Amino acid sequence: MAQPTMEDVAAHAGVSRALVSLVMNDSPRVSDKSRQKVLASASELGYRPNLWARNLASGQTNTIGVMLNDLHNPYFTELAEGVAATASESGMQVLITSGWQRESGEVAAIETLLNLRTDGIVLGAARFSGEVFEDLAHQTPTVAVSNFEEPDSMDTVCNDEARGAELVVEHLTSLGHARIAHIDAGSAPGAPQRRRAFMDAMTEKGLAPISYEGDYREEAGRAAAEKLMGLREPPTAIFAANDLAASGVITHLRELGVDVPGQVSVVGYDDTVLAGLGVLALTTVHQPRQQFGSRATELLLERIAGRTVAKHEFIAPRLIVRSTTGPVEAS
Amino acid sequence: MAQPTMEDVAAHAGVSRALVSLVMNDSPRVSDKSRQKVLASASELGYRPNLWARNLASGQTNTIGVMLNDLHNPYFTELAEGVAATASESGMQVLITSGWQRESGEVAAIETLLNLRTDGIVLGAARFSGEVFEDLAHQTPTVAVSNFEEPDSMDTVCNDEARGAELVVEHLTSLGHARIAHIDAGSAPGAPQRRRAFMDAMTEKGLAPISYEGDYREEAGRAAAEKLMGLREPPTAIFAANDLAASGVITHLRELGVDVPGQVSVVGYDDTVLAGLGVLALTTVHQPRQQFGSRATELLLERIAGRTVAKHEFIAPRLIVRSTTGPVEAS
DNA sequence: GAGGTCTAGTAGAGCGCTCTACTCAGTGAC
DNA sequence: GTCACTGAGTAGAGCGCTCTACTAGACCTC
Repeated sequence: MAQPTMEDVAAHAGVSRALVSLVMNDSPRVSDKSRQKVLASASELGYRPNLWARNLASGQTNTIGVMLNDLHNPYFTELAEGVAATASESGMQVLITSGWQRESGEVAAIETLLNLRTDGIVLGAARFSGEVFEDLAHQTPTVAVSNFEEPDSMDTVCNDEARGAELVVEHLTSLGHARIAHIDAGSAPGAPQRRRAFMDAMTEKGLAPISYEGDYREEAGRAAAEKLMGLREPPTAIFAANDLAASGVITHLRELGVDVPGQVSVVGYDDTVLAGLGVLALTTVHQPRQQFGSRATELLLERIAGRTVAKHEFIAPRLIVRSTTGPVEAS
Repeated sequence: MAQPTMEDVAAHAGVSRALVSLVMNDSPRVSDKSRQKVLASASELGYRPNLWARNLASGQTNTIGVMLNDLHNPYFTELAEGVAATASESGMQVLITSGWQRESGEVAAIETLLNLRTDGIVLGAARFSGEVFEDLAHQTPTVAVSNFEEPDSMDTVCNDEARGAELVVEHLTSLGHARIAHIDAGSAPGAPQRRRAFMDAMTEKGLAPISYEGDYREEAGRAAAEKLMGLREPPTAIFAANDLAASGVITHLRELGVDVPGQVSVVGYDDTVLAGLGVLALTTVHQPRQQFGSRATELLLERIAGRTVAKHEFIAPRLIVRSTTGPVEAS
């Protein structure tokens, strides 16, 4: 089924191809009569503009590309939603590609976006090395949502990890907790910053921080809880690396018959769907993921408009108190 | 930064543009010497092919579009993963758009894909009416992953809802349960089929089915559990509309002090991340979502290759037994 | 009524590629 | 030596659009 072209529409309406183009682009230089005539012909023939031709001819795509590390992770998809919302306000299209958690996939996904000549790229926490990255940023306007160092060549938007950890420590100490343990996620994205902030916040309160290395998975929370509860003086509160790890902690505590939050308080991080679930009702740190996406897009639009100096922004998280934290046990 | 074109590469390598094109497309008609020379020039200039121009000229895009109703829902993203995997095996690109849960968004997303002239479209359970749909399918090869009726104009891949409900009933009756309640999701996608299959399976076993209308949210599970447990003869097993509703059921049962699975068994549907969580450990029906995506893509490739007769396939689900089901209480 | 301005529309080059049809050596058969 | 054939490369039209530069006529102005 050969699709009708602008030429066909023009012939059918008895006008020039250029006029059809003007109509399609909502130019004010067309009389109402011609406009109606052209639109009628277009819909009669079932014409739809060919974006490939349009973008080739105009040299601009009005499209921004989003590269997401992992589509499974709601973090990324909410981010994409923020991008889409802000982009569509400016009349931009959004095209999403994903690396499907493989580094080669990410590189391929980025290549595709570059070959498509999208006006700019939003990176959702990519995992490949800084070099590939820098290289990318020199080729097209780029904004990364992640906790990288702060490269000159691209903008970054990220969670204010320090503030998040502070909120947790403030909340727990105000409930009387002093022996607070943090399960960190080693060198995973965001984890080092979070640990450091936790350490600092604790020290500032005159408390001795307990830190235990884990990762972002449920199993890690379980294992850490086992270790921590085996200590001579087990913590009265556990601040997990993320919600998933927190759920592992809670599972283990329940198995041990330890009451949460009666005997031990637990805090997560991220505020994913899990946290809100009735069975968990987890106190956690909410990251405004959509806002990350929309702010990143605003920065990207600025870049596209010509800004060249890099900006690095932090967005403040919020503590969501649910039912896994409570006053320290009177004993 | 004006990007180099094929022309530039040709000039730099001292050959014709056509030869560069042949090299870029891995044609065997090029001598090794020329190939090396061209590739060297290309990488030196940082050349990258312009997809818009290429696709315009070649008249084919080697791209398949995926329209997902909702990027938040892991169901859809896993589906997309299946599509991506199968597509890349055939050297096809995948472009994802989403309707962000709004019908207008879906229409816009589909328009974009059509304007991009993707070779075909995979629909992830779109919500708009059959008409828009049929229309779409007449314009480009289309495969839908969902529980629609079975239109002539497009292929469909869907979960074998009947089999899923059967598996649940078999599992529960084999544990001795007879008073089994199903919380259905009204007229939501898949729900009517699931209810009917449940009814049939129960009747076939000579049991009286209990059905209660709810929806796919946690709150609905909670409310339904409250009602069901208030019956003169409460069920000994509850088959929820999905995992989320099942989690609501379990939350309420725990609040009531009802032991799961000691007193009441609970089964979910979907096998989302939730189900595998330690705090829930839900027995549920696994839908092979990735397989949906890859099978849909295979069908789409067949369509693109010229098949015109519609195919409608069902994919069998699997029961995953975890810790929320057990033998009926001896009483 | 000559000259200027505005409006509505057109002609046609060109965006960066692909692809068909062609050329031009070199090779081998007879 | 002629002819057919092959392998390597080129010329140039064309994909469906945009956009600049132009034109033709309507309308003013003095």
